[in-house]
Amino acid sequence: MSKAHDPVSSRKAASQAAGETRAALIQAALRLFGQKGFEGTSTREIATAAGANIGSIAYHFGGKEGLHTATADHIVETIQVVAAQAIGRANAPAIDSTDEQAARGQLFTLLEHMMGFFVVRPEAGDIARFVLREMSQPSTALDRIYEGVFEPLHKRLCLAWERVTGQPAESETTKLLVFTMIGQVVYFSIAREVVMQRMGWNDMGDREAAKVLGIVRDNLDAILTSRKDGKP
Amino acid sequence: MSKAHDPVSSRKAASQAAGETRAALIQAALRLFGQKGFEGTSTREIATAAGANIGSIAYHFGGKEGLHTATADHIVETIQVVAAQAIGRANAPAIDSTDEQAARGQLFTLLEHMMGFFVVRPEAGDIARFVLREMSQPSTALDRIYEGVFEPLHKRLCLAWERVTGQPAESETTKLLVFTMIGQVVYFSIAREVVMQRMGWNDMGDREAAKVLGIVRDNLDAILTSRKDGKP
DNA sequence: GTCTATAAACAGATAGAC
DNA sequence: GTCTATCTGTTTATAGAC
Repeated sequence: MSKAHDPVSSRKAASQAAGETRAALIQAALRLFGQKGFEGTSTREIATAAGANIGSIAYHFGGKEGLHTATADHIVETIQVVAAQAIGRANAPAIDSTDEQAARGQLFTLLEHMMGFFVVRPEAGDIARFVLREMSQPSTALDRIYEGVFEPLHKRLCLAWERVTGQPAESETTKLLVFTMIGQVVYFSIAREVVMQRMGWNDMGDREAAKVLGIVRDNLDAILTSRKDGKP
Repeated sequence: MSKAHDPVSSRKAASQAAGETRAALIQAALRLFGQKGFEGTSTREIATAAGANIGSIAYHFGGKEGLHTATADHIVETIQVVAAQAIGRANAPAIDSTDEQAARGQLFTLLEHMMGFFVVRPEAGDIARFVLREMSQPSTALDRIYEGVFEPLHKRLCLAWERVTGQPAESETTKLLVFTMIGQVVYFSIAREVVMQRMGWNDMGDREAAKVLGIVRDNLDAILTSRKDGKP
């Protein structure tokens, strides 16, 4: 048995399938880079956490830096998939009701999905921490995430905002308002531990997330209403 | 006077005054820890940036970890001074007008000072980045900052909130609402680079800060109004 | 593809001269 | 108080066995 040069059939039972080690390394890197930072994490640590060896990082990514950018690309892909679903659902009811009412529902749905993503998905916390660290120290990894995730998502939200308030999507005011909405949501992801301590919460599960979402949703409603009536 | 063991009078001209090296080290550590993280920064780097040598870190702080906690303490002291001034000014007009109107002005003033601190003070960006990094990786440094700055400031804001809306300061809703206000402000400090890129700004000076403050202030106004009238 | 051994660079801590 | 030299451990990267 066992052709020596067939990588799949000749693999011994203990070996992982093609790409599995690669994926495990990215997963471990995402978590550790997020928790301890790029320089704060050693390749040995990542390899151990991924159940692989140190050499595999050089083999799959060329080195530590290659693993870093590969992790950034993985984040972009992950969020693009989630965002596409969220936008798809947010757009769904827009076919029936055409105007401001539907657009407001769209904003609420997008907000809800953002909030849900940061709480429910186990990867989300790691992603938020990773991106956050990149922000303090501009890198090529951040550029990829900005172009792949940040800018398109922000533009999408600005567009929905325009449909509610009538204010042009690319106006300074609209762009800043959308940032304040994003800021509210991501803050609970960033300052998770501090918030939990102050609130007396033991963890941040569905119940807590729902409570936060309710508050942010009410805020959005109040801001939209004031922008609609007070300053058309 | 002038005993050989008087550390002040016997100091030669080229030497720095007492505590000057110490202060320079803390200042450099604050910036570098914020930018590159604790593990990402070497003691040699800090010493060079401070115009000192590596040995001085061991002498003044016992080691790298000692410098870390000393930096956290410096942050607590800095913010406590600034916060005391801000609260002092916010309280000033409260003597004349007794009720909700004055309390609302107090909240606005506190918000304005927070925003101003994050933009005007050169240290503020470094402080925000430092604290942010600590948040992702709970440490004793974060505990000091939480107890010395975070909790007292949050409680103070909740109290002001109660005076405007009537909702109890320590209720779940009030505490979360205050977090959403803080989140809006700090987000512009955290995501500074990303915001500037999206806004097409070259830097974040007084003009830009005023624009952001105006938006956040309007948001606060809209939220307070909705909480006052809609849900008493 | 996976894993080990090793090399070259760099980390923080320390002892002691000045 | 300041600065240099040095010790010890750890880092990433690499070459090569399997």
